[in-house]
Amino acid sequence: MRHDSRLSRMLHVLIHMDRHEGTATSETIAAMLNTNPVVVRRTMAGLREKGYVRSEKGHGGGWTLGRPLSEMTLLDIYEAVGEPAVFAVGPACEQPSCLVEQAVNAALAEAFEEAEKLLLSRFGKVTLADIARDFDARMARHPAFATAAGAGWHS
Amino acid sequence: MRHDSRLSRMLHVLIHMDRHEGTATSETIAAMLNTNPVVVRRTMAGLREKGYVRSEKGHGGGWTLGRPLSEMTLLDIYEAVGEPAVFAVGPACEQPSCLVEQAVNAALAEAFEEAEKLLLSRFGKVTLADIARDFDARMARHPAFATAAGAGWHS
DNA sequence: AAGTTTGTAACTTCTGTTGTTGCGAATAAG
DNA sequence: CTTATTCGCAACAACAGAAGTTACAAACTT
Repeated sequence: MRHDSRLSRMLHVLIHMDRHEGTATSETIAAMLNTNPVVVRRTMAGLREKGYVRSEKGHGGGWTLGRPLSEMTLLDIYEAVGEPAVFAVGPACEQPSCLVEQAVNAALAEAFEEAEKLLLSRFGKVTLADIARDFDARMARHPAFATAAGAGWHS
Repeated sequence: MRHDSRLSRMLHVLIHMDRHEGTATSETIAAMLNTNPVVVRRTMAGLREKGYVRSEKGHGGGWTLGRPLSEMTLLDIYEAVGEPAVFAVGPACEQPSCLVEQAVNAALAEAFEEAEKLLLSRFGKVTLADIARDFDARMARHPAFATAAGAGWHS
């Protein structure tokens, strides 16, 4: 099953925005993500509602960060993109009348809830600043990319 | 994103088969799952390869359990249906050249791997006999269903 | 030989993300 | 105030993967 890449994409964008001076247009961001400006606006609308980014229309407009990366966790962004379903596997029926199926669903639900709890709890502990620091470490190990990467927008 | 219900369905079928005397045809099973005999054969083919069920062609043929429920775990069945992707959320690109994206992917991968490890480890500890026991407990609490449920095939 | 049942390929349907087009609204520049 | 830029949003098309369907061959029972 093809997976949802919105969380991943938004993390990517936010860190770039932090390293980039001024505003970034949907077009610029779309080029970086290899996608379409409309998809960028659609996805970032959720982040704007929560105040993680701001948008300005017209000349010189575009997107800016609404708060520092140290004040955004993976969980925040996961929630801002609409809390998409975490699991690609699930029950055949939500409210089965069959008692066997009820027992199966209960066993699966228990396992999935535990895993989801762990995942989201971990998401809550990782800030975007942590990821940006890891990016810095990676750049230090790859000096060839340093100039281009440090300059701002790139894919 | 719509999820994969093969694991859930196979657990459902296997427990019914355990409580059912003799063989069950794909048609009977399909009726119970509200689906199609071909879908049943397709999905159960994986279980047959691992020996969890056997199939016989012709008159009086159909499906039978290949071993007791106490010797099948959720993990076994998960693997037998093809180890479908657990998560519906994931990276936009598997091998990104962008170092920011690499750092994002690494952070997400770490969290997802941990959650998947927990999930599968739990799957490995739950046998189908455990679920069947839970079914028995549910039936004891719902005496109205006891006759129909105990008789064998039902939805 | 006839009837039942699985095995499998090929195709369609369904659902949700992603991609695209088009146009309106807001803002800045000249 | 006119024009260029940029977001906002609705509507629709493309795509991917699971599920459903059709058709027919193969194997087995009686």
